[in-house]
Amino acid sequence: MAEKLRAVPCVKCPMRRLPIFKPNTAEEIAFIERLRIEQVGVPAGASIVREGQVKPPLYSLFAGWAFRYKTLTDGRRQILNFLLPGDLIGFQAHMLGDAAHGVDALTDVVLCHHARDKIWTLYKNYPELAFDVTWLTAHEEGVIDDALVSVGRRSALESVAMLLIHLYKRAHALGLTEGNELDLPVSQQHMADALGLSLVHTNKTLRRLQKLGLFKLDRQRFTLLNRGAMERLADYFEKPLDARPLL
Amino acid sequence: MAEKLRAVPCVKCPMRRLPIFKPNTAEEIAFIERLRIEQVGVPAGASIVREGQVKPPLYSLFAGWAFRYKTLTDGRRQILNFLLPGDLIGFQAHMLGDAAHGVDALTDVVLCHHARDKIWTLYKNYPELAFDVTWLTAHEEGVIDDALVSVGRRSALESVAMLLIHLYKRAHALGLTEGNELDLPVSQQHMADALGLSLVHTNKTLRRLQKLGLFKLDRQRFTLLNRGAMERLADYFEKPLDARPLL
DNA sequence: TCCTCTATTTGTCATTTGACATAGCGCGGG
DNA sequence: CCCGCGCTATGTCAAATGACAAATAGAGGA
Repeated sequence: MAEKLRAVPCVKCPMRRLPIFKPNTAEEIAFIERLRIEQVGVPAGASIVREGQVKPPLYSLFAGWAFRYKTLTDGRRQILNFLLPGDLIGFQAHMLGDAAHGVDALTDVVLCHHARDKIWTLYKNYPELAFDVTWLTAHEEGVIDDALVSVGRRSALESVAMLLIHLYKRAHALGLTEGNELDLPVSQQHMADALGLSLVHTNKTLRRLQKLGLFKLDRQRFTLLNRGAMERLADYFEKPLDARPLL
Repeated sequence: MAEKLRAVPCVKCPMRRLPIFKPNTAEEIAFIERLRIEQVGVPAGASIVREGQVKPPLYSLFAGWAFRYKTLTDGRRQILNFLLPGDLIGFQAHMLGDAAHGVDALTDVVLCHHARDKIWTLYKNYPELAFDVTWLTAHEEGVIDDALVSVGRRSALESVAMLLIHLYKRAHALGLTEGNELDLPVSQQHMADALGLSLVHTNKTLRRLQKLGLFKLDRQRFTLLNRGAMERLADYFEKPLDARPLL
């Protein structure tokens, strides 16, 4: 299910050119290059890390979309968050032992597979990078905090608006938008599972928002029509994202 | 609102004797001692960190209970999680700039106030401790993941069971239980805000669970009566907690 | 092209949860 | 000792959301 690829050298990593990512020194980049074992491709829909997998590999997402989730034994699924290029996969599990959550690919995906046993070297010899790892972990926690507020305290209408504006902003920072449009590889079932709603109610809520003229969503093509109204409805006003580290 | 205290030396920290905490070398403990500026007391109900506070102080919780929360502009509040002794406060904010969430004391609380500007020294000279900070951040993220599953996909009955068994286990690991009893300084309003439920519905759900004989809760005194049933209802079976780092 | 499969859409009805009103209870202050 | 206040408890009704059923619409394969 996973396919080895010819890897792009880290120095030439196109993501590093995006202003959203913090620059690294040449030496740091050289270390990151050594940290990486290989690049692998995973097709849309496939599993990247399974729930409960022991000592899962360490990845960072190079291209494509994925999501983290947990399921209850009777099958109910909660999507914890969506992963976009630059996000780490499996670090939480690396720290704690095994994977408390699963990760699936939403689109075809390219991963940088990192050497678990070099992480300790990273902490010992590259404190700046160690700091970056903590930063990313803390940042991820902040994203989930927001998700928890949505699921717990926002109405369905507000949650859906929140999710869409949030994904739009993240994708925009990565240069994945064209004008106010975006390819959103997220089905209504995924949105429902991320928001703790039923599929049907999610659908009806999406239609209601579109009837209000806030956005258009047709065959995974998302067009943001009234950003201000979206932000007000979601009660979500974020300062422009800070530059974030990239491993 | 915050009162300076005569500090307990870290080497004599009573928490370090608990098996739940990972031992540290003498040198590490000495550094942690230097990291700490002072111990401060905060009374029950007071604010420890305000939402949006810029560069909030760095604390670890030495004694008492607290909680993290976010509010929407119209006042709806979501409690993100509860904090018990050994938990860090304000690290996420330290990494990201300012506090995305507030922290309030549930009981009278004692905090170790750490020097923000020595964190970098920690990363540079004590990679093991840096690793520990990341571990704690990742662990916290895992706790919130679980909360998100509750709020999103569990029924009110299941969520309440989950919250109570979860707090019971954490308190137990810290030696805060007596037999199967525990002082639970959490009002029904707090539970409601943690679970995304209304106060009234939380109350009714609590009564229902008690009628089922799962536990007793009277004036903040919680007695666990049927642990197996609680775990099954909550669909929550956790391996005994791993030893965790202590700063 | 037709067929099949999956995702989306819509309607109807059931259930869960929330809102409001009100009462009881226990604790601390005068 | 009484009073006031915050937390808990309970009943009734309303609103939000879920469950089920069924139709439609695209997407990809034979």
